[in-house]
Amino acid sequence: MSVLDVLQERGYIQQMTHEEEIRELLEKEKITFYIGFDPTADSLHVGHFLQIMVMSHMQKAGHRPIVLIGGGTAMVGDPSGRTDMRKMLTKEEIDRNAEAFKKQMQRLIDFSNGKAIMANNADWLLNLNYIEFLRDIGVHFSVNRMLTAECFKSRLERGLSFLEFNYMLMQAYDFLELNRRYNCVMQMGGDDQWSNIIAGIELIRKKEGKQAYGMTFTLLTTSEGKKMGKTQKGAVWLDPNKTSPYEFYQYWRNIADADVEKALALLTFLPMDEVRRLGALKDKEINEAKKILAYEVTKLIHGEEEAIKAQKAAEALFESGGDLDNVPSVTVSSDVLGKKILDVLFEAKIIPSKSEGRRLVQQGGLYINNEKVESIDEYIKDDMIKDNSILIRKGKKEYHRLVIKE
RNA sequence: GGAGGGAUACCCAAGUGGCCAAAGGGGGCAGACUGUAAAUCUGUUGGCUAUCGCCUUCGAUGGUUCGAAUCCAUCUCCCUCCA
Repeated sequence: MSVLDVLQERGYIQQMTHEEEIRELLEKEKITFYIGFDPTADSLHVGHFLQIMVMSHMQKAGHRPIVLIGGGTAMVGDPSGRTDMRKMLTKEEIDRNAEAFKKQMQRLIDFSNGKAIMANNADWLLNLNYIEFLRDIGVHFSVNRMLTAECFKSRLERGLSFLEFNYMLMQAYDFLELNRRYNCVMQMGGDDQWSNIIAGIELIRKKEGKQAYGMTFTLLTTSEGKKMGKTQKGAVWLDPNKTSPYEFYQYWRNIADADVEKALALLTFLPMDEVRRLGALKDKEINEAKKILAYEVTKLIHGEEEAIKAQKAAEALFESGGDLDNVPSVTVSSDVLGKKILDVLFEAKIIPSKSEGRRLVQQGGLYINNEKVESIDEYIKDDMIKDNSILIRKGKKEYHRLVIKE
């Protein structure tokens, strides 16, 4: 079974430029391909995870991934946001973010001995000469054609700055540059990148007279059409300091029934037979599939040890077995005894304000050691402390363990 | 450069001198139901105190007024049309 079959079967692929040629190419040769990443945050999130999985599948089949960091493009900034202009990043920030990306990717991508390459388009974009660029690259682009591209159509109604319009040229140029430097012949990306990918392929054909290929992935969306990996609190991050392994595990544990199979196929390496079996489980049974999903995905991102911890914590809290040691905890000072519960929770940042805490209690949503807190005036009492800690439950499934400092 | 329109809470959006901490919807949170799911229903949704109440918030600054999201002036940003 070729990589392409694997990618297709698991549902990664949205569209390809030349299906038959790509199939042949991937089977006969070891190619170099690239995926671009914007270094605008200091961590990757679940949306990127899908792309990393694809790179991993490809690398396992012997192909060479290039992770292209958009350091040059990020330095231009992107004013497309309505209110807040995306802030322009300094070189130091970009480098730091790129380094963080690499660290997170290393669990799934092997960068040793040139098996994968990390490149930064700042290396060639920043020193471009405007006139030369217009003459060398600009001539090959027809504005008429660009305007018919799907990605610009909607923007024509909402407004499109010249700067944004140029992203297509820059991205096409990236592909050309990577083709020249590393013989990179394929670009992959989210489906929103389709037009830009095509532009790069055309540019390579015109400049180098060579054929290049493109492939886009399905957007990682839920059955409700929302982006998977987005919560009300923001993105689900791969960085354990931004989204703890426990929270990460819980995100997948709580996924909608309809999304289980898709997530298993795209975000784990479980064999497809197993994926289909798990996805077909009904009613309560599907919880088993969710546990496996949560465990597997957490393992891929945070390692086996963290995945086991997260799972144990979940069991302790929701299935009343095992110990509570692995439940995420907050350390509080030893003088909490006799203080108002709400004050303590506020200081521990478990509730954002005391008004919200009062509301929570009044609505019957706050529990200490699984006993409902009845009054907003309750104090921390001796018998609430067990094993030097207090178990707080906020709502149905948000748990915190207050560990008292010795 | 000229003409016009706009900026309201997490988002959309009403409000055009006191009854406005600000309608409605979405989202969020909590409760019921459940399977740590979905759907549904109910409550809630600036902060501080919880008892009356107090404080901060309607792009920014200043002004008019007993009283301003609402009126006036200046400024900033966004959009549309014309050049």
